[in-house]
Amino acid sequence: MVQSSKKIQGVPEPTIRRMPSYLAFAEGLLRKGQQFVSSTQIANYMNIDPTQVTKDLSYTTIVGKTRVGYEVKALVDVLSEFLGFTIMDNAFLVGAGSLGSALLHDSGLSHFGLNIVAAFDVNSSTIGKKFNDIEVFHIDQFRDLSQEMNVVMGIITVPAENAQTVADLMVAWGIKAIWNFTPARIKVPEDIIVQNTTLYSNLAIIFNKLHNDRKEVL
Amino acid sequence: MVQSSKKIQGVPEPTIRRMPSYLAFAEGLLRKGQQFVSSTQIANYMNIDPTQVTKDLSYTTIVGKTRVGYEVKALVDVLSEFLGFTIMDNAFLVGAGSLGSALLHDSGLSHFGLNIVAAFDVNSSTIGKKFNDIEVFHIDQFRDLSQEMNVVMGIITVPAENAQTVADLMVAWGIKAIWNFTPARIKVPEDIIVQNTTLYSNLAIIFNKLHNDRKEVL
DNA sequence: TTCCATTAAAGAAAAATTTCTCTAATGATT
DNA sequence: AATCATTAGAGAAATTTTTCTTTAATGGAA
Repeated sequence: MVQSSKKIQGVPEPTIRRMPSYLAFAEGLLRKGQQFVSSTQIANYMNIDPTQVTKDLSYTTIVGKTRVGYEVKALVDVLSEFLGFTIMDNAFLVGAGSLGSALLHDSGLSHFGLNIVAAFDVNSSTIGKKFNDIEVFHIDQFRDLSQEMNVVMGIITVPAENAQTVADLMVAWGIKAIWNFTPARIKVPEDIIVQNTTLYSNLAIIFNKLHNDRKEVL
Repeated sequence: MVQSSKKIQGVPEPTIRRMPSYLAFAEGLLRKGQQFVSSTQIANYMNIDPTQVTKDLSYTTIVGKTRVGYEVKALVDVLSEFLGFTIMDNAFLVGAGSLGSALLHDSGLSHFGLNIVAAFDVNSSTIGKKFNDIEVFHIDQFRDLSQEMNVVMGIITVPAENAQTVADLMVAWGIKAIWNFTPARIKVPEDIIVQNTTLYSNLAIIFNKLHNDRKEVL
């Protein structure tokens, strides 16, 4: 079988997943005024192996000093830059329902390099409303607005059964990356980046552990 | 180094992550009236290897029929059950800010076995409000309400720097599992289940691919 | 009925990721 | 100044996860 999204020997995804936590930790230390942080200290905080930390950080440009560690300020800068949180990308969100409007409210996203410029829906009761200064338009206006604004990312927060339709629409109007919050798996051309984020998967993982513990206590 | 959360030879996490998508697919087929589905068909939908599907499903009780596949209805039932979506668990949410209130609005969660019974915050402007019929209390009332209600899960949606404080509080009042939406890593006793869900990690993965593509076009 | 194509399932092989081991460097202590 | 303890970093080993291979079963076509 042909692999659909071949990794071009990039940074391992688990590494990228850990980095925002390194960043959060470093930001905390910066606030506290700590100047240096060792890989051991970061590892303790993360509950992982110290060598994992140095390996992860070796993908960035930062270098640590023996017996001292990494400079906290530099770590914050390097990680923010590396994770793409310093570049602003414009995004459209489709599906201004419960989860969608939630994301619109989350001004945190704008601190991490994501600028949602408009939202779309088919539900007439939400169209015309504004969440956090982001207006909700009818999906039919998607085409016109795509051309006006420089939008690279599409966020899908519609019901799972409509995910593919929305994805097709996004691809048709030139979107480069899709952040899919539905459990549905969408089909798109090879060059489109897709990130599936299913909150319910995380829930399933918790339940699995929780309900297992109930059965076999050991 | 001692592994903090030793897996007791359970189901691989990547498997559990894929299952909600299998479920969504099966539910779609059920709506369309399809009776059987082959591992090949599921694999096509998921863009993964068919043997991955059979291996994943082998962790459940379902067995497929040669040359026919899995019964769709049974698949839906078995997966819902397996993922813990049929058992209702009560949860508290702490931090009714942008992301927190978003989750409160997401009635989807209740369809997946999670019942958020109350929310807490320190911000007086949100206290007393109701989102989706869930009331926001002052964090000081956490103790009293924990005892009244049978709450097994705590959801943390406060700013990263307050995550540990909230986690300590949850542990103190008998919560079994914590769903942590902050990039901060919290320290809890061994027997407490922690699931970290950092939206910004997913964002970082997209940016990584997106910005890399901009540089090295190949 | 007989054969064929398709399928689930089990086990082996490969790939990816994490952990372990070792080395060199250097700030702190004596 | 000399020694020691701690650290980053590189590479090897182990583990985990995915993919490949093989086998057995069986519904449908000839």
